[in-house]
Amino acid sequence: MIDPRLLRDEPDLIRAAQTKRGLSASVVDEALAADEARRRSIVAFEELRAEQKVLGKQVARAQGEEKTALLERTKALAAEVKAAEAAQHEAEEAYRRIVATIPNPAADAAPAGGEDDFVVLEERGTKRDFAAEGFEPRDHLELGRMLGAIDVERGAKVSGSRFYYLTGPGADLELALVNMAMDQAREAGFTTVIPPTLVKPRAMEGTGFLGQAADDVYRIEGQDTYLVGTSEVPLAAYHSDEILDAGSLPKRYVAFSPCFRKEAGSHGKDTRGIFRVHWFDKVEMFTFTTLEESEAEHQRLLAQEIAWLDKLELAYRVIDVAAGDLGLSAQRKFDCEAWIPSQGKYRELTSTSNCTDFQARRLDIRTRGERGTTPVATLNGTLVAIPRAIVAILETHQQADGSVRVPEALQPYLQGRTVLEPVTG
RNA sequence: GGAGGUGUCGCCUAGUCCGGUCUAUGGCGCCCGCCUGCUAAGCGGGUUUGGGGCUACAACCCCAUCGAGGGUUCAAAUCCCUCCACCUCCGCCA
Repeated sequence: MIDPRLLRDEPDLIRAAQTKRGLSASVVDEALAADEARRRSIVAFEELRAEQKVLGKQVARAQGEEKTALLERTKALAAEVKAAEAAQHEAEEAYRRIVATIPNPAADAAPAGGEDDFVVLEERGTKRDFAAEGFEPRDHLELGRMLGAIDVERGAKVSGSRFYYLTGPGADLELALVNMAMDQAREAGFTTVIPPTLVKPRAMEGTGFLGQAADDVYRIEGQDTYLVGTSEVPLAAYHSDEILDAGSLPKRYVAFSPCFRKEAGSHGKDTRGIFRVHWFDKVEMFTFTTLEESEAEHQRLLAQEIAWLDKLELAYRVIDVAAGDLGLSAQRKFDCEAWIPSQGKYRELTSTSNCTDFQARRLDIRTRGERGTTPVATLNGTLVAIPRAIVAILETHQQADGSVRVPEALQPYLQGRTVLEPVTG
């Protein structure tokens, strides 16, 4: 939810923001009209209601003739009040619906344009030169089979396409990555969390996942309950309807949870292996802080991701995502994309968004400031999305015989193993 | 799943039977001030949140808010219905 005051006072800012995202600005005028209608309906209702209250008190004191006369007036008034109240609710709902579709204005620093207009901020690590090393790299699926780590056939048999089993070294790898990520975040002062992954509409809506993104969300049949696509949802909603002590900010959490995505609209995309799947586990960072601190906090989350990817010894780049490619809630987003040898491309491994007060406004999460309460800022960032991390690790650290070198930092979490060896020829 | 109970402005609490000066009581905490060698105690005042009007986004006025949503009524914290959460007991279960 954008700031209603900003919409009313500076509609041109919102118009410009819409344009920067490549969206129509006409919604701003619709919203302004709806806001005016809403305020008119409030005044109409409140005037009638105030009169009703005054008369009501007179009724309580009046006797005989006088009372009968008053009752005649108040009875008619009661119907008007009821109608005015209904009209007010309707106008407020109409306003809310329109404003809810307006995304968070992108940060000034965010590049304008769409998906391809990102700016590369940094490249880290070195790509393997398999030609120089004298062998053709295998893709993660083949490596996963050789190691006995990934089983997509049985995943499909039991659950359908885009499902998988992690077995032996694959399962060990997930647990190692999760433990290592949680350790890193814990040491950085994050509070560890295991959140629920079935949530009510409020949590989904509040984080902005029931808008255009609704198609990607699993809904439980016959229930008003959703499976989350990221623990950002239960983490953001954790403090909903709360006023957080200014002294308690920033609040930093790190959660481990499964994530569920329908991947509607991505048919035929990334169908091989476990790069794009309906379910995966993820370790996610989440911060509640002040609006003023949010930009610095965004850099901190990014720094955590960079430190993490460095430990995995991956080759990757950091991009500043363009306005048109931001989610509904994000004001700015940095993605870390790892080099995937089999694809010859950089692909997203982690992502961190500054949602400023957009989600907090929807979820009613505030803090007390000089001038009353103000919405806090929320930020999220991936530490590790398991399948993509496994893809990158297997492909990046593979050796000619199909074995995979374990990055040094990960070894203590893998029972000291330095290499994962193929189990079959 | 069954039976019963509870839900009041940070926390605790009065009020609900029997609708109307409830403009929601009191305590704790917190904030401001007074008093005071210091501290404690004491005294006085303030302290839900959201929205609207008017405006300097102040002050002031108004409306809503007693778990949520409906209903009855001139009038609802109070009566009725539905839902939600929590507690106790029973049943079932990883």
